[in-house]
Amino acid sequence: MSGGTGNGGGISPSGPESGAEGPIRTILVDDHPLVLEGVQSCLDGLDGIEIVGTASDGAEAIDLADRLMPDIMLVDVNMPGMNGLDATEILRERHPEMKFLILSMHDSREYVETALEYGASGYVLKDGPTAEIAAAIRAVHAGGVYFSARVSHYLRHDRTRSRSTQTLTTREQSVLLLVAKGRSNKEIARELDISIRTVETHRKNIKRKIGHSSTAGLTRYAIESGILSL
Amino acid sequence: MSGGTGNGGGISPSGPESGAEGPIRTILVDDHPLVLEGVQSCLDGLDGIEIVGTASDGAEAIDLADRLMPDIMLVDVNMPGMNGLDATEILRERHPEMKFLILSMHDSREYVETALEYGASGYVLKDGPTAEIAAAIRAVHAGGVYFSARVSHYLRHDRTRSRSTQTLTTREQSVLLLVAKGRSNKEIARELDISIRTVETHRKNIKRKIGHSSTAGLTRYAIESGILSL
DNA sequence: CCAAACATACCCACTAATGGGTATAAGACA
DNA sequence: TGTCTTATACCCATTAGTGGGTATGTTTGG
Repeated sequence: MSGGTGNGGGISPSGPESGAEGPIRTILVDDHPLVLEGVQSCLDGLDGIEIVGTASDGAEAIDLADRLMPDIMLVDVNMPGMNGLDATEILRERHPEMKFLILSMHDSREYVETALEYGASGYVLKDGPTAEIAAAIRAVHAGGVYFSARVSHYLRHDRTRSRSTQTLTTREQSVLLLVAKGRSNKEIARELDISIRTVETHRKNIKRKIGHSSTAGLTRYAIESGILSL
Repeated sequence: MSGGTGNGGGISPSGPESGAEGPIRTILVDDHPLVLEGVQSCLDGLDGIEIVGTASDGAEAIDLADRLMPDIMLVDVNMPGMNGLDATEILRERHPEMKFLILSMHDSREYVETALEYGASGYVLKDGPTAEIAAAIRAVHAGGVYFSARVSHYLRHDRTRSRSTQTLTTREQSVLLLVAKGRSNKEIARELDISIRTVETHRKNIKRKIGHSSTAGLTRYAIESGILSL
């Protein structure tokens, strides 16, 4: 997948090269050290892109972005503590000129749509070619949007659609993922640092939205919707 | 997590340093270019470990390993085409001196146990500190085993369990299908005209054979093995 | 005949999960 | 201000499921 502007891969309107005086200052946010290493390795030495910092959760990302004022934040979604989307939303309000690119392994509609709703200008899958990340950074920096090919078809829908009752919230998706992984409510509560009663309530809310309450049904839904990959 | 021998992190019995004449020749197998980059970046320049090749699926891994005869294969599990475990099993039979280390984002018991059954000598989680990978490679090369802390507690089970007990009987498959469809044990008993106690016993037997007892795990297995199609 | 596999079924003790609700706090928006 | 959404948390009653076992009957193959 060659990726890049107009090449079937990403969606990225060609626009004027804006702010091309210096490198694109980029902050990486991911709780997986391997991914941080991988991205840094890919972007090292590339003309025009400079990694100015890395963070491993949302709160750290916010601190760093406030201080360093990057052009682009390359943000993972699921992280312990504050997740990437919440951090995106907060930073987007504080710094409207800052651009946010989601780097995720999740290719489901829900993840993509939620990212859009939180103000991301792009969504790149982790399992794509490494060159795609640079292309996405450049496209978003140039004022465009960038979506990996495998998720770009989700964009046929009206992008201003409000969160429908069928869309699981970020938290609900987190709970659903752990359910589908076989965790008990008790374990989920411990992992997310909430009460087991809260887990049960999230399950009820999930049931209301997708119609399944059995663990088998939830598991199937998680797989079907891409929240969990086999 | 400093990782390494006996440091609470991994489990790795100290043994004699075997074959220490040259670097530990390692092949990386992962369909995520970012992960390959990240691992290579971590291991580059490290004394004693040499990456001699990379592959992005099981078949490619087998070709490469047959040609290059590495000491260690660092293998992801879920990949398109032939998965990492099947490749591990095949290579382990062909080259008994070769060691296999699973690099995975999955921290569930099922994944760890299955990896053991396929002959892996270690299991490292992708979200751990990058230094852990080198530690794991060294431990396994030295004749030991290495498991990331978060999965090491799964090792209480008998590791010599053979895969031949894995085949489900017809009845067990019937029960499994209905479990995966979301039926309660009571409903399954009614549908199959048996006692609920019998259903429970079948579930126990299924658990013994495939290692899952949670409904989510059973559901996933049913989908993976084709008993239920989405 | 004996052993193994399979299907069936039971006991016990305990934990887990579901369905019916209720409630509060915070944030966003009209 | 009022409403909606989200996240959190609780109560109650009940059913469901798990892990430790034990056992019997039937069939098949050596």
